[in-house]
Amino acid sequence: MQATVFSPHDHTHCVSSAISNAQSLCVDRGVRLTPVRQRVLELVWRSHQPIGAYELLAGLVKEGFNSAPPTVYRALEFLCTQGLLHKLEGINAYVGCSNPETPHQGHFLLCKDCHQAQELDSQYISLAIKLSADQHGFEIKRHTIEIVGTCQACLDKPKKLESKL
Amino acid sequence: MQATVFSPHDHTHCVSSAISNAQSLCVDRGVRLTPVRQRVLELVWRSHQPIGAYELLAGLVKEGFNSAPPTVYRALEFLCTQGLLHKLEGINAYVGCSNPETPHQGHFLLCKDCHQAQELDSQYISLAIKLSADQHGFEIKRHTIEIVGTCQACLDKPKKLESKL
DNA sequence: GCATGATATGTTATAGTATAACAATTTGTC
DNA sequence: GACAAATTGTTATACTATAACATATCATGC
Repeated sequence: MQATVFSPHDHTHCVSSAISNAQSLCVDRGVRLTPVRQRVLELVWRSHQPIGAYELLAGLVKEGFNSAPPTVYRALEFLCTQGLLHKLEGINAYVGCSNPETPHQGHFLLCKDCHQAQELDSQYISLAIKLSADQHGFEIKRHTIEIVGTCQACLDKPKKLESKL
Repeated sequence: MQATVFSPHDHTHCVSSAISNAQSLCVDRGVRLTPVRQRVLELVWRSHQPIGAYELLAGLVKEGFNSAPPTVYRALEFLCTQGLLHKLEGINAYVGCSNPETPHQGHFLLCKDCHQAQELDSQYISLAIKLSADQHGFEIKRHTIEIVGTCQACLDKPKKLESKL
């Protein structure tokens, strides 16, 4: 089985490589990764699980950014537009994207126990969706695929209290 | 092409058959389709497009139900649990399910122009998701599939103002 | 009938998510 | 430095959802 967010890994490395990747990508595209935007991106990556807008806001404020909700929502919008983040609609939270160079829609496995989100890259899902849409003469603009359940690691653990997710 | 919500149809019939269907289904299951619950279900079906909780609440109040947000959210929870409605996470709105006898997750095409939601029944999508989850040793509890774009009918119409959806 | 527990609803308050509108600042360019 | 465009600050508010507890309704056994 491939390495995933569900398995142990050096997350500090994830963060720093995501940031430097984002920096060069923004230069290439001629868009500005401003301090607020970069800080939000770092906070998302650091959290090691999907994180909400107001939690990010708290993080910004804590570090001296004089921020209010619009600040963080604007940064999130920018980052999502650039493909650096994905939003998980089902839980109103955001996760970093490991492959922002190639614009794509996120497909996610969300573990209701450890609350990690694993992004999928499934040609089968994309194809099946395309087929269904074509059958209806429907032109796709974007789509949301969120699969909630229990990840391998948590299945292997001894049972614990139910989560609400 | 098959008949869909996107094509013209007798929607009064949709509503009444959905209600009578729900009534017998609730009797079979030994659960109670109370007046509030039935009224919410009717309001959803009547709206002819996904509808939000507070709009439903306004509908209830207008008809003399002495209701507050928890009333409608409880009704919605019941109706979703019974498979009579699906929630569209991406837009915080609810739509009726045409096939509540068979418990299933909703897959939707959402038209950003006419705001109609067409429920899909695609074995391919379900299978593709199952495959991806299995590859990761992930046990699925539920999933959300929402495809936003433009329906056939709206593609055929002359162009009009951009929608935000 | 009616006491009882379970289910459902009413009621008040508040938590959580997101954006509108306008002012101030910063940035790149001439 | 002057200007336009982009970004951020600031205040207020809209929208979505639930907690907590009181009251009412229903089904069942006695």
